[in-house]
Amino acid sequence: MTTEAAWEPVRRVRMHEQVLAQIEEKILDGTLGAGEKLPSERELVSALGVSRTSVREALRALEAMGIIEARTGSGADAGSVVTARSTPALTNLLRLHLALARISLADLVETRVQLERNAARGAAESRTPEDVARLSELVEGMRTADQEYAQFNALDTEFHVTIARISGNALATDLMQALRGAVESEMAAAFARLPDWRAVAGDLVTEHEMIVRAVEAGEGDRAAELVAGHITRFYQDRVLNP
Amino acid sequence: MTTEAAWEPVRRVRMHEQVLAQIEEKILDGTLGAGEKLPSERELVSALGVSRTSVREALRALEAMGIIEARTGSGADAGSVVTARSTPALTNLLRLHLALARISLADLVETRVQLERNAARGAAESRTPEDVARLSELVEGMRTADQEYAQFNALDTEFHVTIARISGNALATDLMQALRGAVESEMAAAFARLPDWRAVAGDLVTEHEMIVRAVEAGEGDRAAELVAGHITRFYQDRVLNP
DNA sequence: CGCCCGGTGTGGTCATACCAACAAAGAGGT
DNA sequence: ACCTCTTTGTTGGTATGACCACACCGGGCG
Repeated sequence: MTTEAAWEPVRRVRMHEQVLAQIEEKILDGTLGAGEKLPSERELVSALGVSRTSVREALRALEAMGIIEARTGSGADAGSVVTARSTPALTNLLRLHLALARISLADLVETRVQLERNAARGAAESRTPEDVARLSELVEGMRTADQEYAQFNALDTEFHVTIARISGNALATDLMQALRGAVESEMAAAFARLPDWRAVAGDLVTEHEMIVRAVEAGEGDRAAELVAGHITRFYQDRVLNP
Repeated sequence: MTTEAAWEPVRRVRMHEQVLAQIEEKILDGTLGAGEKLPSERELVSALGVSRTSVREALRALEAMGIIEARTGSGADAGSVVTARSTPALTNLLRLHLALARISLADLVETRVQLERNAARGAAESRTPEDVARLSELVEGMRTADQEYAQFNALDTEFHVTIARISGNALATDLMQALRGAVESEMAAAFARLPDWRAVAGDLVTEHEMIVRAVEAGEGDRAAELVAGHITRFYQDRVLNP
């Protein structure tokens, strides 16, 4: 008996996959960093010996993942540029994944609670006076944001994302933001069903204030519980059993 | 002063983006579900009034997100098929995102711990005897997997993913799996640096056994702490300060 | 009956041409 | 000398047509 594994089925490797793999490798090993520009499509064509079709399909895949951005024209910032803004792409992917994998809203909310609970705890530990001021400012903005729901929601999102950022975990911040964005439309629909969303918003503002105070006081466990309750309660009362 | 917002800059909407948007919408509203086949590229061309180039670039974007799979040939299962297997794509996206956003391994491990802690707690609550048997089976496999690291790692991954699955949260399961996959190469490198990885693997197996026992006993908090320590310790001792 | 072998439809690739956007170089007038 | 307009070249975006590799499917031949 040898240590060899069983036969591995050969898969047809398409041209654009190889192009994609080469670019991804240059990103992973640091050759290509955020903000840098990759060669023009026509240059890649001659450098890789494939058609522009294949090059473009690879670039399209990268763009769908939020890895690059394409800008037309000539000059310094034209061409395909590597970007670090993959959060929107992550959001979009999650949104589709939720629909296809038939993941329940309950699972998503539970996951969000897990992440936000830890973010609140971390924020309470490492917050600075400036952080607290920023949070208070956002809450104040929410209190006076009586124009429309979109405005309120934008501030609400920034509040929670800011807490995650304060906690210092960049990945958790991005995931939180993506999960939030993936159910943004559902949340908007839930708000639209409310007879008076302003009253509910008032309650949320009060809860936000309590969270800010707990973070300010450095009471991590309390902040975590407040955030968890804040999210769970809204979901239970307004979305699941409206 | 009106309630109108400021002018919104118009962006050039490319053809393939519109194609992509239409397909995504059909997925989001349930018209297109997992396993279903979309029209052939040439049909889409005549249905949408665009060139095959644009159709293909949209499909390529969907494929990069793991939403569809393309199979050549004719017959029933040929063509572009909607799939629910977006976890590999999520893994790949996260891997690139980590490199570009310069997210530290510490942040990733911390996030993993958060998710796994909750998964262990949930698993201890809702485990069945079959679940426990499955976990024990995996641990036993790890004990006898002395051939090579890849084999051990595959079982290790399945162990943790199984715990998440037992907890019942499909999204957390997928995220855990993706995060794990995103750092698989780093972990393999860490193992390769060990003078005797089999000894370390033995410790890991012992820890796994303790986790299984806690899950079996329904001791959620204890299972959570064990998993957290299990992951953090390995990372601290073997990766950060090897 | 069973095997082979084109027909047909699918995605994959290529080459070419042209369009749209944009910047920098150049031509022209003041 | 300065400003303005035009030209030119480079970039990504789209369209078209052709051809290839693949896989099923059915007819025809042994």
